[in-house]
Amino acid sequence: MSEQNRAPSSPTISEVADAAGVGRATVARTLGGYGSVSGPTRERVLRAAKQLGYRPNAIARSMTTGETKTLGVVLADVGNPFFAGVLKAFTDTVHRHGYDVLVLSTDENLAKEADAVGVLVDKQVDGIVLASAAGRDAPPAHLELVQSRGIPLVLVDRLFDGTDLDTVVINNREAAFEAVSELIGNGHQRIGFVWGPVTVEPATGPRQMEAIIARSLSSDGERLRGYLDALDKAGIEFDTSLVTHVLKNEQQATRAVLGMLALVDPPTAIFATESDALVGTLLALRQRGLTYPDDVSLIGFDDSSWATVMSPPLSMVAQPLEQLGTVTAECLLERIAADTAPVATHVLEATFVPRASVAAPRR
Amino acid sequence: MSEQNRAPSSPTISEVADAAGVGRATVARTLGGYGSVSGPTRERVLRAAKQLGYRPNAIARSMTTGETKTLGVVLADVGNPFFAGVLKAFTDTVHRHGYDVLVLSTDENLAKEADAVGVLVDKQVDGIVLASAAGRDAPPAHLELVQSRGIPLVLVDRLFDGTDLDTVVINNREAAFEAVSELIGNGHQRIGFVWGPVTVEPATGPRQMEAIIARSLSSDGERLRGYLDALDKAGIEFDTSLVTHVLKNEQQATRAVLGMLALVDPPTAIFATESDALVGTLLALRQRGLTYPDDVSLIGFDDSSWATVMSPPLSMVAQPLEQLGTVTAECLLERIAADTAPVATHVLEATFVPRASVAAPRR
DNA sequence: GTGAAAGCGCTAACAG
DNA sequence: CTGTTAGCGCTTTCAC
Repeated sequence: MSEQNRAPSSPTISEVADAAGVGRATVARTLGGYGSVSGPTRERVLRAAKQLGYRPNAIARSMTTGETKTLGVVLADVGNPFFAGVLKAFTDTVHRHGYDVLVLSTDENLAKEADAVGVLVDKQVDGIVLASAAGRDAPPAHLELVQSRGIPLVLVDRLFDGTDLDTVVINNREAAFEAVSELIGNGHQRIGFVWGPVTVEPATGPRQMEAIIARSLSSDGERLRGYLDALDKAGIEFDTSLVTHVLKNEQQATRAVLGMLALVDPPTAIFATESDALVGTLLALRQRGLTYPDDVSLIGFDDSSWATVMSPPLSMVAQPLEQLGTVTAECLLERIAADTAPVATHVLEATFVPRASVAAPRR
Repeated sequence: MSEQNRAPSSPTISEVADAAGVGRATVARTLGGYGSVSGPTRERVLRAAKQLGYRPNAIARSMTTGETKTLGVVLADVGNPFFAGVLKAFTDTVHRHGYDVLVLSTDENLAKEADAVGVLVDKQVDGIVLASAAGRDAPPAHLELVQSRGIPLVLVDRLFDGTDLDTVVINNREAAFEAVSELIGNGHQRIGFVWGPVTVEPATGPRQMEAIIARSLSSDGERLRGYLDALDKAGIEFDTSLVTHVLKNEQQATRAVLGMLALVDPPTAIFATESDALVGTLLALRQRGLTYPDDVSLIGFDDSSWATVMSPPLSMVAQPLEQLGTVTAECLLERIAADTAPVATHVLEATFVPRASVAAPRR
């Protein structure tokens, strides 16, 4: 009541020192819990600090220590369940080690990504996690900025060819292979692949496909490779018209699938490599009055609880979101603690979750 | 090649000044784009800066300016699609104004929330957004910490009674009223409410219910009020056994719904107030071999694309996630720019999306 | 065991 | 128009 118009600024270490009748250094020692301070002095300092509601200014501390206890995460979109899930596990893990995280979204835009990395460098973060929007054969220039500043960096979800960076990914190729093989094992020969790497000039054969893959996100490319592997192993001929290369949103997926379904020899099964692709595919089926698995068998990527309540439940490839987050965190923390470990690529395992969206083709 | 062992440290403003043969201040002026600098000098500074790859140290800048250009967001769980969606819109908006965001999760734990807020205060963020885990009648102590430091604060999704804080919420009560009325309008009298406020002693009547609501999250309480309103308006008697008060996860929702379904007079319709509650409900129906809307009508909360591809598609209450994020951002930015606007509570509108999960009750 | 003092990199006020 | 100077709040030698 008598404190009206209290200055909205925090007490500094000097004020605490004055209040306790000691020097700044003594306060720092007491509160920092290092060096040695006599019992009574200690008491007085503690009391004065509590009294004033003292809280150390982390910015000032960073200024002298050179560490911010802040990590940066750069990803496509926090709103995407995949990234949101990875981020959750990541933040939880690093938080236990005293770090907080600055999250920046790029919307898969390389310029925004460069900006984001720049901001993190400027803000002196102690480490950076990046899910880059750049093609696997084109590690972007901002990586060098980070390295030249000696900031620990871990790549997640998407790797680069020919660079020497800590990376955490999943076995996309094998996972896709398994899923598509499941379809083939059920007798399917015409299998649609929804969401290959985005490109304006679709390949006419597996050979050109490799060129496209080299330029694309590693996650996209690897899933496509797995698809190609499975086809190849079964001796099924590759057909470009069964692979979409459109912009990644539901509407585009729906359009693309509608296109496939209109082919003279339409797919009897579809492998959707991401959540939105799957939704777009389901929408296309509905639009055509088709059901799964009767008319078309379905396997999706990125399992989530709704796949479970669909009727019939959807067979899915499940990515270990939580593990991706924790392994990335551990990898980065280790690199921060001691830059000694050899650079490594951690490949986590996706798991195929069979449910009821796959059956033998109609005819 | 000759740069092996390059020092992993950033050039400072002094180094640029030396390289350009001018004083530090001139460099600051040139790069900061304030004050005035002569053409040629400007040139030299710019060249030197680019040459050395100079980047201003944001920590040092914050030290003198007192602003960090960083905002803090404290919410239950980044992995939750609701919060992830709000966060995305929020970060996008503030980013356009030069701010980055530190994201902390509380898992609905008040102690973690206090920690999180403390960290943000210590890190000198320029503003804070909080979706508090505290009951609406019990604004937590850390709010005062924030205010005593003069840090702009905006509450989101959950409000407090009797405090004077900027707040952004949706019209939960009206939205729930509308949804439940829809059910009643279709002839339902026994309507289950999945996920009321968590409590160990369920109310035996509407009166005690009010006491429970006063202690709970405002979002939970308001939705329950809307349900009660609708029942009341239709003259339907309240039945405690149709309202769950369990921990918020799928399994608990399933168990609770299974319990309701086993009543002598089971519900013919269910209103699920959150995404996981809905999934849990669907799982319970399946377990009992029941279908919707034939056996039980369904309305969920938090619309998302999968509700669209369910068969039949689910009727849902859609929250304006994006708007929640942007309005929260604008509100906070305004408060930061000028602390003049009167404190306000922004109530955004949820919209009922009718699809095909509601029908008349069986008998 | 304790205080004084230097310095982190930057901005801003003040001379020149 | 430009250089010098004084801090921001903290940690960290270094004497006492």
